[in-house]
Amino acid sequence: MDSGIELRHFRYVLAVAEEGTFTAAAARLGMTQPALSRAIRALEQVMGTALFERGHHGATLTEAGKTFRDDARAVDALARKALNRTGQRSNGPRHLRITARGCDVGTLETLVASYNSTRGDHAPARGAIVGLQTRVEEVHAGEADATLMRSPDDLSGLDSDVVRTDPRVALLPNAHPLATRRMIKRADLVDETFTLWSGHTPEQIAYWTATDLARHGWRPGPTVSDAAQFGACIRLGESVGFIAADLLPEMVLTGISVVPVADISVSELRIAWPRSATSRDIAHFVRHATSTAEDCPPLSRIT
Amino acid sequence: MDSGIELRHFRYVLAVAEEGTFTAAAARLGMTQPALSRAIRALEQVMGTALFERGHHGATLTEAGKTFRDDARAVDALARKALNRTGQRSNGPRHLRITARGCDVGTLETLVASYNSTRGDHAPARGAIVGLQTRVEEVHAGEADATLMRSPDDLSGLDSDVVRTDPRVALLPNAHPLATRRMIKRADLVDETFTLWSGHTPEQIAYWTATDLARHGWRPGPTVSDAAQFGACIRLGESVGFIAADLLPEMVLTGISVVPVADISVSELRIAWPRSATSRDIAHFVRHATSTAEDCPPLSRIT
DNA sequence: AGGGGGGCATGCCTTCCAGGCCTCGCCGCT
DNA sequence: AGCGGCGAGGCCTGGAAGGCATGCCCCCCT
Repeated sequence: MDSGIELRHFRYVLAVAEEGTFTAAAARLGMTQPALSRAIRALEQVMGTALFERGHHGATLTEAGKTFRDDARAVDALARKALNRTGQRSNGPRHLRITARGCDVGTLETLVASYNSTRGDHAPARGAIVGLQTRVEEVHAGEADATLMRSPDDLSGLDSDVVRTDPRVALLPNAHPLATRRMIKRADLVDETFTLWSGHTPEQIAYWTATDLARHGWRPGPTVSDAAQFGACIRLGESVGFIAADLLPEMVLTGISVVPVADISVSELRIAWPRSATSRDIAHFVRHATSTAEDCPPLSRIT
Repeated sequence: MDSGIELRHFRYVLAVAEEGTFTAAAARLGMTQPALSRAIRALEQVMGTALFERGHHGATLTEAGKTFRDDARAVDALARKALNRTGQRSNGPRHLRITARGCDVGTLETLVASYNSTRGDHAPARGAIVGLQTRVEEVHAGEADATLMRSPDDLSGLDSDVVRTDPRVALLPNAHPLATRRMIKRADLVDETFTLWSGHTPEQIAYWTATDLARHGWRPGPTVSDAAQFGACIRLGESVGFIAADLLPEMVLTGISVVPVADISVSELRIAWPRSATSRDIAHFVRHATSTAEDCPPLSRIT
């Protein structure tokens, strides 16, 4: 008797029973509340019995629901056992390979850790940090499932969502005339040399500032890919750098002044994944990222 | 860890294990062999282990497969128990409501019985004969899930498939001049009166014969809906009747001669169901009907 | 007392995947 | 050598599952 009921439904009941509300259960399951509601309704329909008493402060099991929950637990456990016993070799829990570039390590770590610690029946799929200097090409090549990156990187062929936005600040040698200003404007910088953060191009500077600094004599300096080098170049080269504020805590700022730029675009931290990605796991991770990252440590937030 | 594996997969493995071949298992499951093959492949993929050894004479379980089969049995049994224990009230096994009109009872019974006896994990859905004088309207009204009918009934709004074809024969009183012929032609009947079988109209006679007998003086007689009456009218009224050969065994043929008609269209026994029907159960029943009905008792087949 | 927020249900729309069909390749049997 | 049974692969479609937006209800909170 194929009633259309699948393992899924058993797990759904367990989640709702344990969470106490459909909404919370849905979140834990990595799905939306309406979808979950309907699935359980369908199950109840087939069984001809209500399993939950819906109140306005959540759902509680009916008598029938309680016995079903116990059965469901057994079914679920048994099914998992069956799958693991035979098959644990060759593919343990799959990993979502998360990479990053130009993102503070704190955010990344917190994000992955909170994802993994989610008591989630999703998370098939523990997140694993597999790189911090990832280039977009690696995502295309399938070496990573998702990557965190700062705005103007090449997103062609990728889908992406904004995880968080951080102010972009200017770094200046302490000796610089502007270093003591509490706030500067782009126009103040037209005569400067810039040290470019790894991966940044003159075009990106133009993009950020939404103006063509070069017209006014702007010229690029060296390009570095390391926070310490970045600081050193600025200090020694008497040049100016832009950086997203969240990266500041990871830098050595000796001899460097941080000055907010009033009219520069903010830096978007984006999570990107292959447009062809079919897996729902990635969608879950993205959702988690976008919905929780605001709570992640932006550390010294500059307003 | 939601691996995408569902109860379905467990049942599939059981079916293949028990049947010994994918093809047979697929039939039992009410699905096609390629679909089953793929489902099991996917399962093996997830588990990282082959469950079956594919030979050219079927599939046998590997060692891993054997332990998995045992687990699968347990999971399946437990799941069924969980669904039944709580929910057996209110909706026992649903019934496919099968009706018929102008079809010999033997065929119908055999069909439904063989469907029900199919050791099938489909058959959610035992067939039940709920009527033998069904009008198409009842199907439209949702009072029946499928119906067996003879060709020229109104099929608008229904999907249908041919279950079987039977020769259409002429019934004549023994005293009729043509009664001793071994075979007649439509043209021989242009001067006769016809007794119409229930539901038949003069237009249908024309349809069957693909000619306009009325032009030649043909005229309809009484219309009856009962096999015994049909026979009586023919005997007493000195008229002629057409009927599908499979119905002969259900008639009292005393005083009546059965004569094949060389150039009349055959009678198609069709199974019809609402075009909007969404259920796969109906599809299964239809498939079963069309694939096995040839083996059902056409009883006295006239060639 | 009224407004806001948390919680479930409903309607509509999109997506994606299970399954259907057809075909092929392979083998073994006659 | 031909044929028939069986499994696999390609392609396509329908339907189910899920997402999103919204509605309703009740409780709480100020």
